[in-house]
Amino acid sequence: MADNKKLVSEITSMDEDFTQWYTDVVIKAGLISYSNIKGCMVIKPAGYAIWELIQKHLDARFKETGVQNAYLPMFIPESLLQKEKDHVEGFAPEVAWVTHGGLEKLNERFCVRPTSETLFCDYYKGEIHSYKDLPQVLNQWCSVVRWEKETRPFLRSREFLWQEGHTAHATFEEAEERTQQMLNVYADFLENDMAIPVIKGQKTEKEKFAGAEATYTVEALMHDCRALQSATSHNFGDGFAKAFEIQYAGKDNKLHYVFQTSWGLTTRTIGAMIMVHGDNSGLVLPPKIAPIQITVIPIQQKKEGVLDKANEIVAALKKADIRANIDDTDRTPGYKFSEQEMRGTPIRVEIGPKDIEAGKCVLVRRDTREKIECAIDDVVKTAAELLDTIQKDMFDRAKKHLEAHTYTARNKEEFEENFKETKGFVKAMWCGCRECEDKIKEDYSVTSRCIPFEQENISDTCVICGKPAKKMVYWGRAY
RNA sequence: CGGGGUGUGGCUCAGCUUGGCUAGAGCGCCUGGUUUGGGACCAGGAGGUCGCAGGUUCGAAUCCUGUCACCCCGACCA
Repeated sequence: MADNKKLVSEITSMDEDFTQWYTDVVIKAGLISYSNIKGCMVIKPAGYAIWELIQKHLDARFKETGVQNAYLPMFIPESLLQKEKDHVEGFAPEVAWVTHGGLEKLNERFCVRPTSETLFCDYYKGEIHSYKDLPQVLNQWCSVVRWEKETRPFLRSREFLWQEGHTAHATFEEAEERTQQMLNVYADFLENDMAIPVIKGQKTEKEKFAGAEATYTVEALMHDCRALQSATSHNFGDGFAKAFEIQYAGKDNKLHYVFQTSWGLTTRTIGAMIMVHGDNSGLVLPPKIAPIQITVIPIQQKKEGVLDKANEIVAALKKADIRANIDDTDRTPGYKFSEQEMRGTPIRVEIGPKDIEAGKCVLVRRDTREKIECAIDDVVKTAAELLDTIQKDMFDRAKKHLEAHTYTARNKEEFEENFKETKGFVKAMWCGCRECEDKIKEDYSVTSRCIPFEQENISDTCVICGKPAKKMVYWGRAY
């Protein structure tokens, strides 16, 4: 951050209290409002517009890989949830139950979906009969409910928005391919659109999804050096198919179980974006995800011609498919600057009588606060290029931060030292046993984030027990 | 679910210890005017059954009992 000076007193400095900073930004940027139900928030227009752009970009990528959207019910009968043992054990403690319909008590209670594996399984069971019915590649955009005890806007709410993809395939290999394919879609989206660099890898047995055979994840590092799981993709093997009896007749005229996957990304990503890019003046939005990319702020707007010129610039920007608006409210310019910065709008254009006389205007980058003078005639071209530059610079800065806070531990001493002295990801060798993983959590309150696909051989032995190492693991403190 | 804390105009809070006149402040909001290149200023105005329910008392925002909600720190989670 070129200039981390705090310009707005209503936002707590992130160095002082990162948690409070986050809450202040979420509120002051107008993304949400608290509701009367703990853990359920009103996503305001500024916040929802971000989600709509996330949906737009992600959905386009999904469709390119053959995904179709569908919608399944929000209620799951208890008997259906019970069918897969690991799955129900994983989710039962945090589901909300519907026990009454109107004044009548229901014979069987329904839970509000915490995730829809069971519903998709039930649907696929009726839909899949032959190898010709495969693969099934569906996705739904919806909200789910998990009755969390401790809640925070976007990061952990009781109801949250997400997409959940659910697929069924003829072979394990095909399912595995889809699982990895979707993980790559997420990584591509997060890095190129959200400007959030991620580590791709596999979850350990301890951390994997309830009912999954393998869970893949993309892990990001926040500004306060805590990790955030940003999307996951699961390969279920034929476990769910066996529990739900989803079988098809193959070309060999025999019955086979299907192989399934699921994959999801939630509104939590908005929280990640805030904590990766934000600064002490508020939100900093990557241009591709910014609902408003440019705000034009007229100076001395009551002077003849100022508003006209400002509106002309907005119209020209819009014509070039740039999401632009004007702030012609009756506020002082200083107020508008702060407002635009809190909301994270990537560029603002300042235009006043002096500029108009000289045929110029001033472009100010949100991410660096750099001011660029520009001829009014060139504003569209300059702004369009600048948006690309900002998008790229934001990713590069986040990447540098990730690299600067990724450490290597060759033995127990270095591992301890890293979690005492520094914060971030620590790469270390692991024997693969649950005991060492549990001990690390107990002693250092960090968890395994993932077993990265890009393995390195740091040493030959596990940093905890000293036995031969199987894998290199990223460790960190997670949200 | 364990530990700590808070409920008073839209927001942040003061008042409560030691009960007493008409419950205050700052910000925000509305009106009018002057302003406008980093959160402007002046004048006027609206807005509160003090979380809820009981109790004590001549009298309760204040004391007592109960209850609900929210926040923070842990354990759990996208």
